[in-house]
Amino acid sequence: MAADRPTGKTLAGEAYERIRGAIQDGRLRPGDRMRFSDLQALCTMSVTPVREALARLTAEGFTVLDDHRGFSVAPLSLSELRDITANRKLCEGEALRLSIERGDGQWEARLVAAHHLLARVPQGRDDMPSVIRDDWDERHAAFHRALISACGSPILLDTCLRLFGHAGRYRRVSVSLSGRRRDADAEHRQLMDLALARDGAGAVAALHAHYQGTADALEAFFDGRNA
Amino acid sequence: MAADRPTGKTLAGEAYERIRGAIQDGRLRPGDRMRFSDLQALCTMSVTPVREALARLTAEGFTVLDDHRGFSVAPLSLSELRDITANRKLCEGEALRLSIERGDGQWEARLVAAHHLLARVPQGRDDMPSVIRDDWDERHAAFHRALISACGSPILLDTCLRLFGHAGRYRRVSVSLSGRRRDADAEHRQLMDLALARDGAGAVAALHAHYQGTADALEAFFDGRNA
DNA sequence: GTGTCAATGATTTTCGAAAATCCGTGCCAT
DNA sequence: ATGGCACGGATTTTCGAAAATCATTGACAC
Repeated sequence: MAADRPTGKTLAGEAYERIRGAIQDGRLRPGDRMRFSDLQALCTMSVTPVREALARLTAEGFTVLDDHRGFSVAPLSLSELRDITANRKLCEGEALRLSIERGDGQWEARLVAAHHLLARVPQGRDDMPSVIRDDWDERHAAFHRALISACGSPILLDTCLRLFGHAGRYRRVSVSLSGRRRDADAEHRQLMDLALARDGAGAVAALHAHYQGTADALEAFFDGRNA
Repeated sequence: MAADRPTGKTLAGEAYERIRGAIQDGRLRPGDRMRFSDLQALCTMSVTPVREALARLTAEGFTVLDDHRGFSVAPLSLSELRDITANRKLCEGEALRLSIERGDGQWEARLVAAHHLLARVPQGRDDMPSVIRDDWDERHAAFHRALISACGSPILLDTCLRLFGHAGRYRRVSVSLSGRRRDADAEHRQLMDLALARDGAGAVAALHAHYQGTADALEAFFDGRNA
């Protein structure tokens, strides 16, 4: 499918995507130390591009670097989960407000299309094949991206996407805890409806509730795990 | 002053700081292409650590990467200036509000100390030696950092610092336009007073005005330049 | 005169090995 | 017994050169 060397793209870029993928889907777990020998085996390339990929990932907060002790996957913590949630409320909330204020017909079309695709995939459960679950993750991200895509601020958009990616690491940890997100579908539909109705305040409130709900579920999961 | 090799630190880290410094103080100008040969001369090291530094800078938006065409300094534009300003209002405003809500006596002390140091340096002008101007820049950054340092959100703090760094590139371009920022000192004092008085709403409003004022001045400068 | 294509030069990108650094282990002195 | 210290192994970090890629120039056909 992908040619051996999709010309115009660099090896370091591929290493970045591959390692980030491994982190986000849990193949590399939080706190794990990342040896270059393993990473070279995973990426099938020399150390230089891998190092460049890790530098980028570190700048984005997915990995941490101890000088002369190498890289490791950024650890997860309750305090960071709370921090991410608070920042998502702030940034994605504002981005959604702006999108509703500024979005045109094209934006509405993108939103409806993304929701349609999301609704057609069964809700994520632990017993579903990972291929389908990955598909749901991708469409889920696309839906949230569509929601805020008309905000008109590239910087804000970038911040939101970064936060979404970080939140995804927590989401994935608790994916084995099924049933807890029973109403995600309904919440997504409600978000779309409020956005299309141009109800900015209502949509932002719903988004806050959506994020707080997922955060609470995750927090309960973590508490149960530590006890 | 700095030892030849401050052990415990990596060469790539030094390259990062050096190149970032060159970008922020204008030695490398927006849009400039960055050849590795030049950068190696500037940093006195091989290509590998320089490349890692550029990868980090690219992830933070200070440089851009065209695949197989190398790195260049991220260009400046009015639209990005407006975008940065809007995001600073949102993020630093919230961070300031939180700091005022949560800050303790230690925070107040840091704030007063930072303002004292800032006020003791003469206002930036085009005829001042660059050493002093650099000093003012550093203390200016320290003051704004102190303002929001008690917000309790590492992620928000990181976002704010990144935005501040980007805004600094625009600030520096217009530093030759002296006299325009005549009331920066007064505004800083007002910010501190409002923060110490725990007037959250007032302080956030003052911060917004502060940023909008600098943005307007810069925009006028850019307009005059293009005409 | 214009457009296409191949060779050339400059530059980035990647490799594989050398140098530097850190952690753990075992020995020795107190 | 305990604390300090040097040594060995594993790993990161850096180097210098080779391979790959892109822009430019010039020639040639139409």
